[in-house]
Amino acid sequence: MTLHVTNTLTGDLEPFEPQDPENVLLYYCGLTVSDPPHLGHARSWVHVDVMHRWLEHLGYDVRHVENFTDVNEKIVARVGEDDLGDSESAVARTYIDRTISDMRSLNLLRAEVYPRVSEHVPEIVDLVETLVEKDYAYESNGSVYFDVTRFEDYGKLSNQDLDEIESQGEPDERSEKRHPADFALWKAGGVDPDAVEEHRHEGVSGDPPAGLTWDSPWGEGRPGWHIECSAMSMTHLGETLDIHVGGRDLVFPHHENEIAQSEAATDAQFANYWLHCELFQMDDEKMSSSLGNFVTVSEAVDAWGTNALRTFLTAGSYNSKQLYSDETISEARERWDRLERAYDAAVDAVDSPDAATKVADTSLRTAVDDARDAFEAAMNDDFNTREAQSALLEVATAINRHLDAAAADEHDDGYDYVGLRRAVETLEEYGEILGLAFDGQTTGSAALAGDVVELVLDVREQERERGNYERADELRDELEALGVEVQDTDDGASYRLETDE
RNA sequence: GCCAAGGUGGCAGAGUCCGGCCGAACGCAGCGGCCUGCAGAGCCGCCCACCGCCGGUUCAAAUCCGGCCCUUGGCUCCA
Repeated sequence: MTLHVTNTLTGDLEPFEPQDPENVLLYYCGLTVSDPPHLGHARSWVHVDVMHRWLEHLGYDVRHVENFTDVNEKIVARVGEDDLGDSESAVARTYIDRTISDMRSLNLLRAEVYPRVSEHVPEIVDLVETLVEKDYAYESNGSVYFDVTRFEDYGKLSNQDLDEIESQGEPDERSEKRHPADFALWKAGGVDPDAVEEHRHEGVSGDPPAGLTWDSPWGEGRPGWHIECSAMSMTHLGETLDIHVGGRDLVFPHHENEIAQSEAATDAQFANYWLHCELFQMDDEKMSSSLGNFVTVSEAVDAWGTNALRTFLTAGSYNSKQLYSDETISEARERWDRLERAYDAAVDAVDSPDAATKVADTSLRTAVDDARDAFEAAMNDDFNTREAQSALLEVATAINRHLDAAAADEHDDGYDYVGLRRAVETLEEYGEILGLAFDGQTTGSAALAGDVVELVLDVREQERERGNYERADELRDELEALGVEVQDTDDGASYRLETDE
């Protein structure tokens, strides 16, 4: 059973074979740091993170590069706003810091490098020069454009026909271009003040700042939008990537242009596998920075906790659209809660004196083995995280069943130590692939503030013994209000803290 | 207009590449039962889908082919 992935370039599900059988070169088209990251970004990050984890699980060394676009008129448009910073690079810096801290809160594996455009201008200039030398690009009024008609395969990713493509870029560029579809590799001068003005938020006054510029063989200017990814990925990962991941909304023109400029420059395939993350759907429109209908990552983490949020973000395949709504997110939380409760119960049972190595529950053990197989198969099938989740939930069901049967005292020989251990390990091991952490302090006895809760539960237990249920229920409600979920069982009350993290 | 993806139960969402095991997974919601002082959690059982529409291929189609309708994304910044 080998990993298969859907390649946008071919439209097919293909067996995954990296160039080097031991290494995977993974590039993720990162974000433009002009707004706080939102859940849509988080969805892509988490899916890329799961890919990264799964590839490592399969034994590959993953060289994962993820860029920050820190040169952009939208960033310039934020200068002076609130306390974001007083220059393009300061604003970018603020948002990069914020982004990295959001990434941490989502339990993402670190990429090997997070390159920035501003630090790769020499590489960009080199690349543009190469394209000019090879006659794939031409200079016009100090700007340089890529000549799409020179690149035979133009449109191969997005299936575009040159004649159908409308003009790209800002209006004033258009007269400088030979073909409407030609795109800027290098833009003369500073940021276009109109473009900056267009992106400024209401209430921000003053003259638009200048933004950064760099020297080049064509004079002072700024890099075009698409060239950065080519330059950065080639700098850090070489001419041919194994996997290039990005949002579906970037297929055209961004990724198409990346292919054109990269392959024209190197005569080598730019990326062997193009994977595209689908977008969030909210009430008939996508979630995006430009539409302003987004939930920021930090709000979401605060509201739902990392585990529930990751359960939500992996509740669909990376390449299918996902509905964002209060219902869908709380359903995900239910799933996570179910997993966690089963995990906690299994851990408690394994640690209890009633667990015995001589007890063997075959149905528990086969259910766990089946779930393991199902998880592996799901992940190998184009990173099908939803199926993977359901495999984990099958483990939860198997645990609960076994616990129930054992408690039913029909055969009072106790818990299947080996089977439960296996179940616990499975949840930990595969949960980790999805970035779900069961090691929280939410379990019974040893929990944070646990002693106090235990004390209250002791008091409550005494009230119950006296038949004073009203008071007992009050205590339970009060604990509930504090985020402590109480569960009465045959062995006394247990609890879990509802706040994740 | 052009390109791309998709339309599966009350919701959500797998399955469609390799047709039969799919009268359709997992979860949520709903119903009944067990357990419980009650509640929650859990367990057992059940209800709800002829898989957008029409036609075709086949012994057999949610899965293949053709047409149509609709939705979403892209063609302007965007994960």
